[in-house]
Amino acid sequence: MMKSVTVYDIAKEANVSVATVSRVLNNTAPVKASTRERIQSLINKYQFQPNALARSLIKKVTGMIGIILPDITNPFFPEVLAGLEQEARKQGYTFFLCDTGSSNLDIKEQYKRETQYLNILMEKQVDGIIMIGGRIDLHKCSKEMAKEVAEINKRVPLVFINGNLPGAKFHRVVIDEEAGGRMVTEHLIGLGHRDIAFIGGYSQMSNTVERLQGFRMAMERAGLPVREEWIDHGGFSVQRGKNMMGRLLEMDTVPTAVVCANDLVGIGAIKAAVKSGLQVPRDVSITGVDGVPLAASVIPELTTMSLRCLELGRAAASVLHGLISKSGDVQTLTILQPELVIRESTSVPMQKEA
Amino acid sequence: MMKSVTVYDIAKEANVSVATVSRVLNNTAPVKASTRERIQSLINKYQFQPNALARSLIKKVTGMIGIILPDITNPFFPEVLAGLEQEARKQGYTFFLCDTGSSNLDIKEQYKRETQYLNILMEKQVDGIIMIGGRIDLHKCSKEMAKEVAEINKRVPLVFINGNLPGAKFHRVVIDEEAGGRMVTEHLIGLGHRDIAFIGGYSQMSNTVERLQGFRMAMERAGLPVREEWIDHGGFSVQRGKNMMGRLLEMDTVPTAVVCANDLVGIGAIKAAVKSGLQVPRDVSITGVDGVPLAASVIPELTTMSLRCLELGRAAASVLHGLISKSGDVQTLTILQPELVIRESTSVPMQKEA
DNA sequence: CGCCATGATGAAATCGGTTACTGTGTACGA
DNA sequence: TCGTACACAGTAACCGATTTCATCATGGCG
Repeated sequence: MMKSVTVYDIAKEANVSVATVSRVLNNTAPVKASTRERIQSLINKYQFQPNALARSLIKKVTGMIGIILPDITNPFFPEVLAGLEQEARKQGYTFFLCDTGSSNLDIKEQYKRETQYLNILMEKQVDGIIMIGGRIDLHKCSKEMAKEVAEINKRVPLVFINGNLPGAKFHRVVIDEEAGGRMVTEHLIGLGHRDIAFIGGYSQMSNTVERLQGFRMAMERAGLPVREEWIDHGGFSVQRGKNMMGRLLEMDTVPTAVVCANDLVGIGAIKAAVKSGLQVPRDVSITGVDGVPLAASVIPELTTMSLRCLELGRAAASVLHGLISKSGDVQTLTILQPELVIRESTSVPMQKEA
Repeated sequence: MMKSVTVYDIAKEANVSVATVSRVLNNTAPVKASTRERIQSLINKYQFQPNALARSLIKKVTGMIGIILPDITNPFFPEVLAGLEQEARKQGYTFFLCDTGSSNLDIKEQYKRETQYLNILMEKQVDGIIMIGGRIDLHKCSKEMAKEVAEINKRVPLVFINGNLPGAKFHRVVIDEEAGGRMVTEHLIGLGHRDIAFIGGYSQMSNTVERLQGFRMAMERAGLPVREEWIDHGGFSVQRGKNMMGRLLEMDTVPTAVVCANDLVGIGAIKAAVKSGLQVPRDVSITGVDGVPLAASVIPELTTMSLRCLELGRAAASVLHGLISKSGDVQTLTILQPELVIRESTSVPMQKEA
C-alpha cells in the first residue's frame, strides 16, 4: 500500500545513526534528552512502527505462540482459548490459531493438517506451541505422529492440553479424565441407577478412552454390569449426540441413565430423548462432560463434569511461558481435578414397573 | 533449544551457493537434476525448514492475516472464524487471533485493546486485517478510533465484518441487520402479536442499532406502538438475557413476544421465562438473531434470523484476498441477506382474557 | 594534572533468507 | 564458423531491525 518508514528514514531525518534510533526505541542505552525528543517526535510524526520480522530475525524471539486445536466451533475450545489469552496476554504473546477442522475430516486427514500446521508454525518461528485435544495409541497414524511431534518438541517448547501421544514425554496440562468419568458415573449410581450407557467421543482419542475407563471403574466398583451394546463412540457434536441417543432408545432394553462423552453430545441426547417423548430427568438421566457455559443454558440444565477450561488454558499458558523463559521450575505434568456440577438433567430413576 | 540449520549450512555441505539452495526451495529457476537431489536429500536429512521471518522480510509478504473480535466465547465468532478458515486456508493464509475480551470490559478499555492489537498486527506485518463486530457513531471514542483505523487502512488491507466506523470508507461484508430486525418482527406480527419487546445488545453498536431500527420499522408499518420501556440494551450474553427478561417480566404489563438482539440473549430469555413459570412459546414468544448451531439445540428450539456466519466469514476472506492480491474487482460493500429460521420458540399469542 | 569511569554516538556486522546481475558452457540455427 | 539463446551456477546486495565495538567528550577523583 505505502512504502513503510524504517529506522533509517528516521535516523537520516534526525541526523543520527540507526543505532541511536534503536536505542530510544528499546531504551537500551542512555540517549541525550534533546536527541531522544527529536527522534521521538519523528516517530510520532510518521507513526513509525518497527518491523517485528526484522527484530525477531535477530533477536530470535517472536512473541508468537501457536495453538493447534481440532474444532473452534466446539465451545470447549474457545473457553480454553480464553484462559490461554488471559494468561498469555500478560506476557505479551500473541496467538496463531490453527484449526484442523476435524469435525468434518477423517482422522488421517486431520493428522495431515496437524503436520502441515506444525511445519508452518516452525517456519514462522513461534516461541512455543500448544496442542489441545486427546490422542492415544490406538490408531496407526499415532506412532508416526508421535515421532514427528517429539522431533518438533526438541526444537520448540510444546505443551499438550488434555492429550498425549504414545511413547513420548511432553509437557502436559490435563484434567484427570478418568476421575471425571468415574465421578459422574458414581453420581448416577448414587442416585440409584443401575442401567447406564456411555455414548460419544472417539475410541482412538485418549480423553474418550480415559473417560470410559472411569465409567467402567465406577460400574465395576458398584458391582454393576457394563453392557457393551450401550457403549457407542460416534463423535463430539450435538448432531452425533442425537443420533447415538436415538439408536440407544430404539433398543429392546433402554438405560435409565446415559453418561455422555461431552456436553454437546449430552445436549444432543436430551434433544433426542425429548423428541421421542421422554422427560429428562424423569424418564432418563443424562450427564455431560466439559462444563461449558452453554451446558447451563439448556433446559433442563445439564449435569456435567466441569473440566475447568479457563484454568486449563491459564495453566498451560504459564507452563509454556516457563518453558520459553527457561525458568527452571516447570512441571512436566500438571493434573487438574474435574468438578462435578449437579444441575437438572439427573435425578433418581423411575420406579421399575414390577 | 537447538541452533537451527540455514541455507548456508545446506549450501556448504552440498558444495553449492545459497542461491542454488534457494532455487530448489522455491523452484524458481532450473537446477541440474543431480544437484537438486543432493540438496533435497540434505534438506530431508536435517529436516530443514526455511525461516519464514527472513523470507517475509525481503518478500514483503507474510501469509498472515489478523483477526480482531470482541469475544471468542460467544459462539457467533467461532462460526464466522470457521468460514474465514475454510476460505483462507486455500490461499495459504494463517491467522492471528486477537480477542479483545470485551465481554468483561468497559468500552473504553475495549478500544484500548483494539488499538493495541492493531499496532501489534502492523508490526508483525500481517498481509491483511479482519475486524468483526459492530460499531457506530454514538460513542465519543468512536471518532478517534475511526481515524486511527482509517490510517491503518491506508497501510494494510482491512475488511470489516458486520460493522462500520463513522465517516470512513472501509471494505465491508455485512448482513443486512435492519432487514433482519424487521423480518423477525414481521414474523411475530404475522402471528398476531401486538405487544412486542426488544432486548439485548449495546446502544453504541451498529448491529444493535440497526436491528432495533428494523424492529421499529416493522412495528410502525403495522401501525403498532413501540413501548420504550420494553426496549432494553444490556449486552449479548445468556446471563444478560436472563436479567433483561427478568426485568421485563416484573413490569405491570408484559409483552407477548420478545425479539432478542442475538441468540444468546434469546436463550437467556427463554430460561428466565421458564424459570418464572411461563411456557415458551405458549405464554411468550421469543426470537433470537445470529443463527448459531446452538440455537437449534435448546428446548424449545429458538426461532432466529440466520446471519449465515460461515458465508460471512468466507465472503470476508475472499474480499480480503482480493485486496491483498490486488485483483481489482473487489466490492467495497458486500451485503448478505439474513434468513428467517422458524423453529419452536414462536407461536400465535394466547387469547387475551377479555 | 593525569586517569578512568561514564555518557553519548556512530560504523559495521549480523540474523537468514531472496534475487538481480554476471559469467560460464553447450546447443542450435544461419 | 559465428552469433544467439538457454541451462546452470555463483557473487553480492538487500530486507529492517539489533548489538558489539570503537570513538570521543566530559567530569570527578587522587
